[in-house]
Amino acid sequence: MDSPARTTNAPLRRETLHHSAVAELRAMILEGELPPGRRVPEMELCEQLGVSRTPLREALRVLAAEGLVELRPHRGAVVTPIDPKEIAAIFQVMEALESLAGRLACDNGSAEAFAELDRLHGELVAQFQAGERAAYSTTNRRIHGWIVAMAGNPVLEATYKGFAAQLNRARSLANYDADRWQESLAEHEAVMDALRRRDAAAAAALLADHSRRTADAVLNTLRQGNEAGAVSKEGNRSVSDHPADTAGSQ
Amino acid sequence: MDSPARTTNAPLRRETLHHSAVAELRAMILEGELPPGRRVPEMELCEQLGVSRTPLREALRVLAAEGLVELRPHRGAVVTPIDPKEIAAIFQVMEALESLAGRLACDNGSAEAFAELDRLHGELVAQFQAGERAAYSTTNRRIHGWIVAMAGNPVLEATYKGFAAQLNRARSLANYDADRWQESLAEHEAVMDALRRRDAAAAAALLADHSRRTADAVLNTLRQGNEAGAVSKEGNRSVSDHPADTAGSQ
DNA sequence: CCGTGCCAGATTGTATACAAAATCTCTATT
DNA sequence: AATAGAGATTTTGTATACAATCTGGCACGG
Repeated sequence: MDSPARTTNAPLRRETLHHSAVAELRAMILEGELPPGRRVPEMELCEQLGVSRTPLREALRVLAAEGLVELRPHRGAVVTPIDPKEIAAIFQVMEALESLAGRLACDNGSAEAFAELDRLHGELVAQFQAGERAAYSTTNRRIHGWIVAMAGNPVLEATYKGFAAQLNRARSLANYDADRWQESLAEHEAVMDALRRRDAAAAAALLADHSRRTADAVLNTLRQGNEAGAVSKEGNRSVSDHPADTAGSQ
Repeated sequence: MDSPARTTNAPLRRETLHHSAVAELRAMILEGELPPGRRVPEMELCEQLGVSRTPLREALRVLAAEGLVELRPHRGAVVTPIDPKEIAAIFQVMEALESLAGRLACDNGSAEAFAELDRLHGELVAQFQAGERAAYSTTNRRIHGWIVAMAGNPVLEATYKGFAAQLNRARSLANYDADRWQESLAEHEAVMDALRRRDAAAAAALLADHSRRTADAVLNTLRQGNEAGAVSKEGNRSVSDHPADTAGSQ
């Protein structure tokens, strides 16, 4: 959206260096150019991005706060590994956020916004029928993002986007199967039906349901195919059996 | 909890400077030592914290990512002003998070955790009867934090803590009245009742309800008493009439 | 043959110096 | 007298230099 082809050495006047460095690095991580678990030496990125260490380090702190990289003192930075346990935890929170978004979207969405949503859904159906997996996936993300935007809550939107980025990173190494694909479309139809009726409660419930099923599908493929460099100390987990009880640890 | 009296010049071996600077600044902002809207010149904080500009700047980026400060390019940093609109938005998200936490706590909470919760609730009741407002408020925060911890979801807990910090900052300049105090205690009783029965659905609903009422109370006092340095361009807003529809802006 | 301690290399953490941008002030002109 | 403009000052943005810490390998001793 904002960095079509920043090769390496364009001065880029309008923004500060660390700001654009954040954008660069975030894109590189989300595109998979910097895979999860990869070490990120400062000097290497400095010449790759054409900036000095100072702005680069500031960018790394920001990304660390976003959860995209981990910073070990005196030991360098690594792209945050995909931890099925953490992904499951994020999905649980996302379920609540999507549900809230669906409810608010019914109450606050403008007529034009609903029309656009309808259009996007039509696109989704067409892409499903054409078997265009990648396009479907993109449209799917746009639809969910659009519903969140319709909710009209900037905090919700920002929080959602942060988690969605993490989940997309996980999805990139876990393509779920065709059965789930069809099921997912059916759930989208149900959600759209509720939204068209402006039925906030139903939309919230259906979106939560859709989110949970998506979570199960992703986590299933995650713990099956561990072919990539994904670090997974203990990969056997469903979203249904929750992360470890930490109640006594505080 | 972790910085009882870091005066200014103790070397502090175990952590890096920017890390401790983050902790320092966060505490200063949350304690109200740095009030909302206040400009934060780098040099001033440098000598106050006894560090150089480099680690301080990195700390500011982290706090900016947390939403506690705002960074205007070439124009310095300010402590994020309390914007009733944003507080309302945060409360909406918090409602969903607290609800989720209540549900998960019922499913995942250990017996010991529930016992501790009972103990905390007893403390709360005692402090209410004794009229100890400040202590009540502290215990109240601990209870909500404890329920979130019982949920056993680290992502939920981290997200919750970030928003709770923002809301506490807003609460610090908005002490709601005695009626609401009593009402709040009654809601706590109801929540505890549901939790004791391990009734996840009821706990979730009651916590959401409690959260919404708290939001209304805080926002009411916020838009009434604008005595402090709080920046409020348009202070008339309830949590019920939602933030502006931004559907067409994407 | 294996374990422990030490040294060299590399990488990160911090400080300082310099450059650029924005704000403020003072003056000159209308 | 009011306003616009230019210069000075202050503050931020970036680069580089130096110090501290960690990693890996090698030698020495058990």
